[in-house]
Amino acid sequence: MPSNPPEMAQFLRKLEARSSFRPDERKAILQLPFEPRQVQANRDFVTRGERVSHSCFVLKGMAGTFGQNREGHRQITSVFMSGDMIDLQTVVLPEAMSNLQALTTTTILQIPHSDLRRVGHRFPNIAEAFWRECVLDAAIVNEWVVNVGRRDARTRMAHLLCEVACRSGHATPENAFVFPFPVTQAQFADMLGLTPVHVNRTLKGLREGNVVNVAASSVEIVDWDRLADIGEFDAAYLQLGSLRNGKAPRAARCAPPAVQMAS
Amino acid sequence: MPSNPPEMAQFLRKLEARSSFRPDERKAILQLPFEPRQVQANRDFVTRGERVSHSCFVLKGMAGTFGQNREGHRQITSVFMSGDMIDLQTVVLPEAMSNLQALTTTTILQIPHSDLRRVGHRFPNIAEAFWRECVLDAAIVNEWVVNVGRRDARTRMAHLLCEVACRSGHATPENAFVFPFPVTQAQFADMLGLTPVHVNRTLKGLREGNVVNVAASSVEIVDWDRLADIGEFDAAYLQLGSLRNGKAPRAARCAPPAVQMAS
DNA sequence: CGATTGTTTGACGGGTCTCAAACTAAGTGG
DNA sequence: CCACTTAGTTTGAGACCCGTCAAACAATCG
Repeated sequence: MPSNPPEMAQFLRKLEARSSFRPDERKAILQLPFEPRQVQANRDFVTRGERVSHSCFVLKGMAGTFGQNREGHRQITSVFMSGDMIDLQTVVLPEAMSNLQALTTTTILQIPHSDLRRVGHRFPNIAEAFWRECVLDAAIVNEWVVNVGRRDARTRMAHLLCEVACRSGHATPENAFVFPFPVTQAQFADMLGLTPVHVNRTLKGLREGNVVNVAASSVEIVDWDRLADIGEFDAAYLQLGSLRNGKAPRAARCAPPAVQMAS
Repeated sequence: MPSNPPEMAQFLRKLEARSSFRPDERKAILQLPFEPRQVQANRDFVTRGERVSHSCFVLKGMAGTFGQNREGHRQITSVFMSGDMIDLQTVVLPEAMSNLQALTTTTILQIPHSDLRRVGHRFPNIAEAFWRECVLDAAIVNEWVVNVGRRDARTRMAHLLCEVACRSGHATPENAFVFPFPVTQAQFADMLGLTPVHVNRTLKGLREGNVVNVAASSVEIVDWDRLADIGEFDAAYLQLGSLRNGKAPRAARCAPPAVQMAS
């Protein structure tokens, strides 16, 4: 089991967006061991009910959790992209509560629960950061319930695109930008609780309105302000760095938070 | 701030359904201070974005979190009943991520974050139990996404009724039973992402099928097996031990759907 | 007993699904 | 380099589930 810093640095950076650590805590995180693993697109790598002994960090690619109804129709309940920890919650609840699937060819790093527990016990502040990370993921799922429950297809789609743009860290103050989003329309439909056919039509509508261009593997935002307006998007629930500490503006005109990926 | 054991015993019992404690840990939980508070039906008692300094435990009644779209249509994203801790997550993320509302007249106990943190730091095992509780709540929200995203009104409603029956601890091995569910059809609609009118019609369908009778303040399950079948309900995600009220919740009637890979 | 809130029912319209087929892009083997 | 295959996208026509609007009915309460 190789223990190379550079990969865990990405994990640390993610955590530090919402938590702060002392030097020794940082070091402990950077020294976490991991096992890289490649998963092909559309392949499940964790099954519901399975007992897992490690958590998965997305190094590259995209993955998601999903449930399905009796007819086998899927509903993706959360997506994770490069830099996200997928199932930190299995540290305290090792039974997987839903299936995990790679949406595209994905490289994940498996970090043993035993090691996560160890640093958590040694540094309560780190355990708290882990807990916080789970809470933040839950906030996103909460928003998804509102999205599929109370917004029509167009609004719903715009909202999700805004979320992904912000989370991927590619949203910029400029009005137009491009970011990778390598999912098929069928997968997109499963995130939105729609059929692929209707996703296609709705995408067409947004494209013809010169709002956004969703291609096979990337999204071109043509008019961010309109997209955020259509999607009724308020990034507060993402708790991204820039608007932390109090005064989250209520009707925050959905400006994309300038996420500074110190790269 | 009174510090009387009997109320916290309910909290402890809830935690012990999924975590186990040493005697001194139990004692620390039982001695948590709290401030009782009564909230009228349909009253918000926490607003999104607000910074809170305590977590809310439901002693009696029913409460929920909700979001809303631009037109003001609500989507309830989770419900909490007697014995549930509503927002334990604010311990690590004090900014409320969604509004909290009492669905009926509700008595809550406010437990200061400072005290929750204190016992969490002193007993890492308790902190872990808190974390686990948040994870379990998140699992329920996950299931709600599937529910509103991929199930039709009838199925969706049956599923939610099953969930509430199990969580409230009133589900029994018998086929028929009654449990309190004091919500209006409009509130029920907001949980399901439907309109009140359609909720009414769907309830009628279930009633005429001799499956379940939903009255103003309670639900009479006529045929649990059919209800669970209609709702495609599998209680696994609730992670209820067999410890709840001394009675095992009804075993899942539907086998988890077969997972099929995209072929 | 009137006022208010919640439930029930009907008629109608629309957003989304289903089914089906054509089209495009990408990969595979000859 | 070309048939062939396969996965994904696009478009159309029709059906249906659910939403909207409206009004009557029932229950609760001061």
